[in-house]
Order: sequence, then C-alpha cells, then structure tokens
Amino acid sequence: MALSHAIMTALLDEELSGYDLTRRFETSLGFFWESSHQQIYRELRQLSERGWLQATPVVQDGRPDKILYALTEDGRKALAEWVQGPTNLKRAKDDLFVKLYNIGHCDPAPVLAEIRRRQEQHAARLALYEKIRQRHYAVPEQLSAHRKGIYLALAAGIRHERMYLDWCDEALTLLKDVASAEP
Amino acid sequence: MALSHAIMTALLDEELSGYDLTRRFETSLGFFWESSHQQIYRELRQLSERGWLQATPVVQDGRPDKILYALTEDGRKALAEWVQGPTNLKRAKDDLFVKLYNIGHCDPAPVLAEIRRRQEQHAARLALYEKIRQRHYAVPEQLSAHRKGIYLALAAGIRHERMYLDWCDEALTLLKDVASAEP
DNA sequence: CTTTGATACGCAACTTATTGCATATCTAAG
DNA sequence: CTTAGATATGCAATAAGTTGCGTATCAAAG
Repeated sequence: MALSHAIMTALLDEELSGYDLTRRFETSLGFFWESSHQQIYRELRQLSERGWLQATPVVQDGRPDKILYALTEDGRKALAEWVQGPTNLKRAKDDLFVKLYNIGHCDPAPVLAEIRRRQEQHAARLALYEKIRQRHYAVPEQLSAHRKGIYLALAAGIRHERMYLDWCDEALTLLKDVASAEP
Repeated sequence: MALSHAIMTALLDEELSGYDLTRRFETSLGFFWESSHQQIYRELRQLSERGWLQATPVVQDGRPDKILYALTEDGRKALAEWVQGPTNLKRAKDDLFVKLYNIGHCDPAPVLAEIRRRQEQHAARLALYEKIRQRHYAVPEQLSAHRKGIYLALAAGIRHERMYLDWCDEALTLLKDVASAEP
C-alpha cells in the first residue's frame, strides 16, 4: 500500500481534488511515483471511507464541481506510522534488462534502437530536473528540513538519469559491432 | 506482461523446472526481476496452456518428482516479437522517496536510519556484482553477443549500486543536523 | 453554433503481484 | 528415530495496477 501514502503525502499541507492530485502525479511527486487518475479516484474513496481523508464537495462556477480532500488527524497518524515503519527495497523491473538477455538469440537492432530512445528520454528528464534544481534548490544547505527532503528525492533523480546516460554510452559502444555482425 | 517473458528468456537454452526457475530468480535474472515461486508456477501453467511452453513431467528417484518446461517454437516467436516491440519506461517507485517528502512533518530519525540500512544493502549488492564481473566478465569486449547482453545488465546493476551509495552519502551529510534539530 | 480542449469524475473488466497457507519426498545430522 | 533442511509444487484470498470506456460542464476559437 504505497499509492495511498503518496496521496496522503501530497495532502500534507494542502487540500486537493482528485484532478489536482492527478496533475501532481504528472510532476513533482510523479517523477518518482506514477499513477492513473482512475486509481487515484478509487484510492481517494477508500481513504475517505477509512477516515484518513475528509471529503468536501465544492460547487464551482465556470467549471464542473469537484471534491476536495483533506488529511484527517487519523490520516496524519497513519502516515507518520508508515514513515516510521520499515521500507522494503524493490528491484527496478526494467523490461530492457530482460531484453538484453535475449541478445544473441534475437535480432539485436531493436534493442539498440531502444537504448538510443532511452538515451533521449533520460537526457530530457535530466535537463528538466537540473532546471528545477537550479531554480528552487540551488543551495541545499540553506533549505528547511522539509525542502531538504524533497531536494534529496530530486537529487536521486538527477543521479539516476546521469547514471543511466553513462550506461547507455557504455552499452552502445560495446554493442556497436554486434548490431551488424550477428543475426 | 513481463514475468512471462523473463521466464521464457531463462528457458532460451535450457529446460528448467519451476523450482529451478525460482532459484534463477534469486540470482542472475533475479538481480533485475524479482518474483515469488507461487507466481512463477502460475505463470508456467498459463504459458503451457497458451502453447508457449512444453511441460514434461519427470519422475525422480531420491527426490520429489518435477515438471520440466521447455520453450516451444511458438514461444520463441512470441518472445522475439516482444523483444522487437516497444519498451515502456517505468518509474522506480521507491517508498523511500515518498518518505523523504515527509521530512519536516514527521520525526526524521527513522528515515535517516532507513538510508543507513540502504547504504549497507547496496554496498553488499555492489560487492556481489563486482565479484561476478571480475570472475566472468573481466574483458567485456571479448564476450559473445549473448554474454555482452548479460554483462550490460550486470554493468547497469553496478552503476546503479554505486550511484545509490553516493546518494546515501549526500543525503546523510545534508540531513545530519536535521536529525537532532527538528521534531 | 459547433468543435476542441481543459476540467472533473467515475465504472467495469482484467491482469499482475503479494501473502499466507498447505503438502509431499528424501537426505543428513544428531 | 526424529528433526531440520533442501527439493518440489500448488491453492486461495487479497491488494494493486492497467485498460477501455463513459459522463458531464464550461470557455474559447472558428
């Protein structure tokens, strides 16, 4: 159960609607945690039923009505307990690595192409993260505790993208003659 | 559907039982793809029903009987198609990053402790991967295409562990006064 | 006055993954 | 002789995630 905690984390200091949360999960928090709007809405309903969120319908003018969700005291307590509890480390589960095991049995060209695509994607992400860092987290030592936490998540993202790009270089160099040579 | 492809990949050049596969998923392939034996057995049954695997019961002497699974021609074709197809990139979904967002709202001590635990886990993994590299992949340029692929998965693992360890250092340094200061 | 697009919400069906439990056989150690 | 441990397989229940579809409202552009 982790999406629920990610949602509650997003609600730590603001009330948000399902739609707002969907936006959040496309940026910031979403850099580390993806989710579809369908699942977010379902999770929100379940969390309200469990008493961890307070739902407030808001009638709007000029746009469709919405439901704002706020973290309750119970929710805050449950979240704190989860943060305090143990975290189990999970493997990445990247399909590309499984595909790499198939080189030598399949045509390697599509795998090579995929690595090049990754190179672009990760370069784009890195650029985005770097920009955010420069704008909002230029001097990490001077940030509040809360923002240090967020900065560190961003820093992990930056390190990850750099690492991945370096790996792509290594992979493309090592495989450059494989592409044409073997079937 | 990716576990099924990981299983088929493991069966590329040997017949294995569910038990054997469970072992494989605790080492080698398992460094990048975790799975429980229950799920593996279920997947094996489904893949046999779909005709992608051929199941052969083997009566054993001295130990319990088993079922050996081999990749069929159809299975090989399906796997090749999957390798050729697009790969969608997935976010890591590490709970620890969500927890980082909670620093400043919760007691940060347990998060710090978790980062130290990660440091140990990743150091251990790195040592293991390095050992495997030294033993079997010392000169990557001279490997066959197939083993180059496996080596690159290992290389990604090594880079990942190193990157994570560096990040842990950064995090612990940045948070070292937060631990005592804020509630 | 119609289309496009953003906002706002959700159901249903399906697949995938996790957790807990259960059952055997045989070896080797004590 | 009994117990621990490796080998070998599985069911059932639950949780989590994905995919496809459906319903609205309203603004602004054409």
